[in-house]
Amino acid sequence: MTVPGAGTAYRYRAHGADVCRSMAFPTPRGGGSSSLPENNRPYSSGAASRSFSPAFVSAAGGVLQQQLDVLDYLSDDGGALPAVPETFQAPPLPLPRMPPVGAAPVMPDVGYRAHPRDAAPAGDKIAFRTRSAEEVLDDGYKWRKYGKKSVKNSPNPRNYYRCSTEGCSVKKRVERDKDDVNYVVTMYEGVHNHASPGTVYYASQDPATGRFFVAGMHSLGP
DNA sequence: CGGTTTTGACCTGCGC
DNA sequence: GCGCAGGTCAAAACCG
Repeated sequence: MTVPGAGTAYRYRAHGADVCRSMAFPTPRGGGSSSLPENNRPYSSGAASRSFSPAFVSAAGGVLQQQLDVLDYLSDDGGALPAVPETFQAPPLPLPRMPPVGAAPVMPDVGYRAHPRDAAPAGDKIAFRTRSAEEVLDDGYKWRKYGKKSVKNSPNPRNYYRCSTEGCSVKKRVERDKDDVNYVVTMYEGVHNHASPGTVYYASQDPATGRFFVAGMHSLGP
C-alpha cells in the first residue's frame, strides 16, 4: 500500500512474535524524508511477515468488549491524533482461524513513532488506544506495577508495569487519554521471551468514517 | 508468607 | 549549570 504524504515510518512489533514490520503514516506534525533503513521502510516496500501474536485476550478467553481504535497511532511526545488518510488500506494479513463474518484481520498494534532518543534497535514499542472502562486491560500476561507518575499536560497519572515473568523485561505504560477518559492509552516496550497467549484480532471498517476497529478476537490456544 | 501495590525519593536526559 | 519532566527504585503497606 502507499500513503501519499507518508514520511515517518512507524515501527511496531507484535508481542511474542518473532517478526517486525513497518508502516508509514503521515507525520502528525510536519513532514519528513522517507529515506529509511531496510527494516524500517514504509509498508509497501517489503515482504511483510504474516504471523503475529496478540496483545489482548479476555480472562475468560472470549471476546473483549473494548474497542481498539487501531488507526489512532500514537507518539510519545504528546502529538495529536491525526486523521486517517483516505487512501489508507488495511495491511495484508493472514486469514485467522474462525474469523467472524464480515471481519478482517488486522494488526491491533498501531505504529509507534519512535522518539529520536529511542532509536535503539531493541526498542520495539507499540502503542494504541483502547476504549475501555477498565484501567488495566487483561492481555494474558502477568504484570507487576512498579511506578506511577503524573504527566505534564494530563490530569491522568501514568502507570508503569513490568512483566512478572522472570527474565522477561517487557514493560508497559498505561494511562487514560487526556482528551477522552473513555480511552486507555497503552504502550508496550519490548518482546516477551516466554509463551504468550495466542489471539487473533479481527477488524471491521466503519463505513461512516472509514476507520477500522477491532471487532473481535480469537484465541489460538496453546 | 510471598507476591503485588503504593508512593516518595532518586536518577537521567533534555532544553534553555 | 539549572530546572523540569519522565522513568525507575525500593521500602512499607496491603492482600490472598
